[in-house]
Amino acid sequence: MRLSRFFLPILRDTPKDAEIVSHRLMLRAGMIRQEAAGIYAFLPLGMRVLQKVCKIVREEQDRSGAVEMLMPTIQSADLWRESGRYEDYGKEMLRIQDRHERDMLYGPTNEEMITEIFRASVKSYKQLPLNLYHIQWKFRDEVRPRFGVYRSREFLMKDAYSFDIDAAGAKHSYNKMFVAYLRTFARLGLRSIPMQADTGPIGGDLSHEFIILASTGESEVFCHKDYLEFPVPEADVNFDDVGGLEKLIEKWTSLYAATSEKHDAPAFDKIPEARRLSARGIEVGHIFYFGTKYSEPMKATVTGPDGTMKPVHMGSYGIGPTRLVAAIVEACHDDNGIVWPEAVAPFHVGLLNLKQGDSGTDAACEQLYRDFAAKGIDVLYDDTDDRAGAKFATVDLIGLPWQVLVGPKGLAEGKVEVKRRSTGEREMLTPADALKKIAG
RNA sequence: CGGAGUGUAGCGCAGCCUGGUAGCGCACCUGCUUCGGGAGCAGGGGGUCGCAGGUUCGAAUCCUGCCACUCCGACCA
Repeated sequence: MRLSRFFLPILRDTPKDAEIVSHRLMLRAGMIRQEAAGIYAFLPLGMRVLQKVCKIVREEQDRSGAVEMLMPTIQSADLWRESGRYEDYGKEMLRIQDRHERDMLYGPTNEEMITEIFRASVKSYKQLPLNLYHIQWKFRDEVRPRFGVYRSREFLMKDAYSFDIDAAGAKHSYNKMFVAYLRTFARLGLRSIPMQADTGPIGGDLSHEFIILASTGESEVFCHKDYLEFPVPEADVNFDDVGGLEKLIEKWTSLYAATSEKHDAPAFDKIPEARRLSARGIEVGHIFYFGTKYSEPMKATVTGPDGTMKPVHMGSYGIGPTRLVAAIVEACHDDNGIVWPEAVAPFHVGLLNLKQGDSGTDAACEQLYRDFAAKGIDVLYDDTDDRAGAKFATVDLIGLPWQVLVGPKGLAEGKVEVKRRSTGEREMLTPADALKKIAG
């Protein structure tokens, strides 16, 4: 992509409403624009990151055996009257009426709808287990949206819903998602730590929040340092191995880990002091087993092996991709801007023509641009008339993992400069070597 | 929903108290000079001053109402 033909509205000044670093940087980098309180447009740079996040989320959901679908944003109020939540949900639910004055709502979540879809078609235990997921926009009319897309009213959400014949099956479904989440966040370049979470009125201990560590995170977290070194399950993990998965989850839940709300100071103090980690974190995922809370009132039953009808055991599993983009920025930035993990970077490399209009640099850039494209590398080619300094500042701000700086100075010796955004490391290489280093 | 604020050019702000031709910096356009870490000079474009009433010869400025947005708290992926 040539920057001259892209849409990258960089802001030099920080908008005053942006309080936290991810909000500031996302606005400055031209990733998002606020359209109303808690409602944001994703501009091209932001959309690229969002799509990469979704792609990884999707791949790991698929790997675990979940099946993608898409439910609508607008739902009928009748569905929510069945579960009793239409009255309970409160003002966070955006209620609307269509032209026939039928009560509708913009979905804040989808348990009711997925249960309706399930019960319409699934009648036998033989069709279980089943895990259906979708990635869709949701709306929760928060009293006070803030922090940009980190806590917005409209947000993208991956929701998976599992269906099993009994609690034991549901536990295995839960474990699958647990592993999928560990892998998802690791692939996004983040270290996530599963922490015991509140299960609300349902009770039980089957709920975990996945927290990533970031110095600017909003909640205080306490855990055993060993979590930072636990190996993340490999891509070839066998999701059908019930016992194997159970052991994995046991290990990942064996040590102390809690957010401040659930913090148990005496338990934390039992950890050897050198292994205690007290830090700040951001919640990026939440998994939950809720049994028959919806299947009973909504009559989502299947026939079991013994011929009797049983309500299915369900769980739901959320990841907020839009929040995740902000969380990644919180975790990955420095004074000059964003430092994208390679897996989600909007472009892999920024190619800077330091003297646009100079025949030598123009030709070298055009050649490199073609060479990167031929290797399938996403490159943003800054072919604008801006001065070198402005280009440096911009490419640092938008955080592309690699920078290739092409100027007359280097070219005089047949070299271009390759800079790694994350470390600041630079080296002078021939264009061919630069290509090899970055594209492999 | 309680408390506190702010609305003036794309962004950041001054002007308002004490009414009198709407300003500054950045960004944008033109030209010249520059050109490896957000250039300099000169010229230029862009505003129903959040909206609606009211007071006044005259309102960005004073009064009333409304709307939007932000911050603190409670709530939350």
